This record gives sequence, structure tokens and C-alpha cells, in this order.
Amino acid sequence: MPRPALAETDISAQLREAIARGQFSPNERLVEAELAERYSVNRAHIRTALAVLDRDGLVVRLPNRGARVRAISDAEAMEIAETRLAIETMVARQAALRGDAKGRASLRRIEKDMRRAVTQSDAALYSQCNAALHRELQRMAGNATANRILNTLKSHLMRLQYRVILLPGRPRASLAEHAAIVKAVCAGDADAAERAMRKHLTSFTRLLKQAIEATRMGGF
Amino acid sequence: MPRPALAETDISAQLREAIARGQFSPNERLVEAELAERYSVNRAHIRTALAVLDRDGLVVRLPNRGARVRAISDAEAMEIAETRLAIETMVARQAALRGDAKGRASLRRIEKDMRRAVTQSDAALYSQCNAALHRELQRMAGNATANRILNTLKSHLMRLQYRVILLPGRPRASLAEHAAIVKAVCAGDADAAERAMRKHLTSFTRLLKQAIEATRMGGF
DNA sequence: CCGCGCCAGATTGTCAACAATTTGGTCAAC
DNA sequence: GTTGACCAAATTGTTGACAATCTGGCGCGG
Repeated sequence: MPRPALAETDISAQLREAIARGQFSPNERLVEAELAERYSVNRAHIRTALAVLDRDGLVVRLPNRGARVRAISDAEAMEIAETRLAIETMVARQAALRGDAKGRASLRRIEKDMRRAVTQSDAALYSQCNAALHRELQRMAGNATANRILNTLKSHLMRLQYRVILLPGRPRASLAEHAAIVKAVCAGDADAAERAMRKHLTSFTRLLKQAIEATRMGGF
Repeated sequence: MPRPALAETDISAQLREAIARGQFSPNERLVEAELAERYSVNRAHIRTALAVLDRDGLVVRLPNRGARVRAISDAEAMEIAETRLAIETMVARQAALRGDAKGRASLRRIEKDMRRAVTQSDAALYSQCNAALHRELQRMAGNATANRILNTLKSHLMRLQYRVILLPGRPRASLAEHAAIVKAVCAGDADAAERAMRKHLTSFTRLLKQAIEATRMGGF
């Protein structure tokens, strides 16, 4: 019995996902009537969903002028990455301390898949494993508060991170970082887990910064 | 020109505040019609506000059964305190790195007021200074993402923290911790600022835990 | 006395109509 | 050609009505 969700909550989630996936471009207008039709709900639900997404920072609403997809600035992208780092290092620590045997087994399995993805140069698989690994760590840490926040932050970062993953040589380097995290967490070494995660996300953040700067310069 | 807020956003904020202040008790039912009358808005606004507060974790909504003030468990209170610690240590670091002269002056002034509050045993003033100090640090760090999250977390903690502040001897100990933070931030020493904040919030968290356990045992 | 179905009231969920506001364009006056 | 008033279309903001669902109590049969 998966407890039923409210329609409004559901729509919020769908819209959040759509924005995170880049199905709406930054600053794109979000017209209530259009969305209502697209998602087959009435305007009231869309309105509520937009209010929630506003609070999440995914959308900006101006009185009488409607909602737009919020364009996050480069500076803000860095802020988000830094905040994520702060929380996720804590999660890694807690996963090491509180994780269960099942979780540790999952981590090892995911690491194996990741290794395979790298040798096969399967970027899609790698990305999937990456998400799975972080998700499993969150589950092991069992910090619902942190999870909620992280998921919100990730919906912001999602639009950007593919640029980082696609950097040449990134998967191989990332794999080593992930392996270190898995090792530390499985060993129950909280300090090492925290350090490993910090190292991983610091390098992610650095690459994100580079990707942003590269895009700003010459890109497209 | 303070840009106007939407009515719905406004109502969400008011309700959030009311809940944070304990004007509604945990598990209390939040009947839409009642709230609509109390805040002089229509049900749609209340409904939207409840959806936002649901996302914030301040309220639980069950389909066809309405909303209630979410009772946060002891374990969850600890989670929240830990997550806050993770973010606020980062904020302290960033405040040390990015803070402006005006901010540093403010910090020193607040510290002075705090000292006065302790010598005069003025708990209300101390509490006020405490809030002001943390707020100023957030402003100096200039991390809007972190600020938003912290404010949400604090609205959860607000219901609990008065227990900690009122502990005998707490203000005096807390003052020293705050002074260390101010000193490090004003000196631009990011590492020291982070350490000082971690120490401060670790002790806060520890006391919170004690307060929780004490309450569970005998208290009321 | 106890359980069970059922009804009435309270409350939430859904929807459509209407009011208010903004936007973009047209046209006349200068 | 430019300015500015004005109008129409699009869109958001507000409200009330109605449907669906839950809750608690009542009475019936056992």
C-alpha cells in the first residue's frame, strides 16, 4: 500500500522533473492554461504546483505576470554546488556510521557496474550508476531532511551536470573517487568517508566551474 | 521599490511563521475554511500555502483528510540540527572569505550587545542577538541557496531551541563560542571560522539532545 | 452489551465562471 | 516619424458552487 499522493503534489513533482530535465528552457514562460491542458488537470492544480516550485527556486512568479523558469546564474550554480557539497559530505559520514549490510552490498555492486561502464565507455550507464550510488548513500544515512534538500538541489544541478560528465577522462577520474567513497563507507570509517566525498564533490565543483566558464567564453 | 509578493506567497509565510512560533500544536488539524477566515483570504490561497508547507515538511497532508501540523520526532529534530550544522559551518567559512567591512562591524557590535545581555541576564536580548548574529553571517556569506535552506530548517528548530537557551549557564558558554566565531570571521580566517561554528553548533546539538532526552524522561 | 451498517454533518477536492491586470498593437495628433 | 491614448486579446487573480470523501453517532440485529 504505497500511500496515495495528492494530485497537487503529483503535479508539482512532474513539473519539477520536467524543468530539471530541461524540457523548459530558462526564462520560458509557464502559462497556467497551457500546462493545465498538457498535464490534464485544472488551473488550480497548476497554480499550486507553481507556488511550490517557486519556493523551491525553480520558478519565478511575478504578480499578474505569471511564472517563468528561473534562470540560475553562474554564481548561483556554484552556490548550489557548494551547498550540496556541505550536505552530502555529512551524508557520507552518516552512511558510514549508520549504513546497513544491505546498503554496503549495494554500494559494492554499483561500483562494479560503474567500472564496467568505464571500460565500455558507456556514458549513459555511468551516469545511471552515479545517481544510484549517491541515492544509496542517502538511503543508508537515513537523514530524511538532508535527502529532501539534496533532491531539490540536484534538480537544479541536473541541467548543468551533463556538461561535466561528458568531459574527456572524467568518468575514469570520477570512478576512483567513487571507489574511495565506497571503501570508506563500507569500512564504517566516517572521517574517511567524509574526506572522500569532499574530494569527489570538490573536483565535481571545480569541473563545473570550468564548464561554466568555457561556456561563457566561446561556447554556444 | 520592494517588489510586491503574491498573496499566496504571503500567506505561506504567515502560516509558516505561526507554526514555527508554536501557535499551532503538533498534530493539530489545519482546517482550510477556518484558516481562510482567520487570515481573510479564500480557501484556494490556504490550500496553496498548505501545499508549500507540506513541501517544507512543516505540515502533513493526507488525501481527503486534510492537513495537520507535522510532529517532528526526536530523531528528526537531531537530523535537522545536524543538517543545519553542515550548512552553517559552510556559511561561516564563506562569511570569513567574502564578508565586507560593514558586516564585520555589525558582528562586533552584536557581540558587544550579547556580552551586555549576559551580564544583565537578559535572556530575551540574548536570544535576539543570537538570531541577529547568525543572520548577519548569512548575509555576509551571500549564499542565497544556503540561506533559504537554513531559514526553513530554523523554522523547524524554533519550537525546540528555547529549551536549550534557557539551560542554566548556557548563555555564558554560548557567548564564548560566538566570540570565537566573530573573531575568526573578522580575521578572514575561513578554517578557524568553520571550526568555531562547528564547535558552537555541536554544543548546541548536544544540548538539544539532552533537552530532548530530559523531556522524554520525566518532564512534561 | 456488542458489533455493524448507515446516515448526516463536516471537510476536502474539483471545476468553471467572472473580474482584474498586463501586453501588444493601432491610430490619431502633433 | 514619434508620442501617447486607447482598445482587444491574453493571461492571471478570485470566488462560489458543487461533487466526493471522511467522521462520528445512531439504531438495528444479534
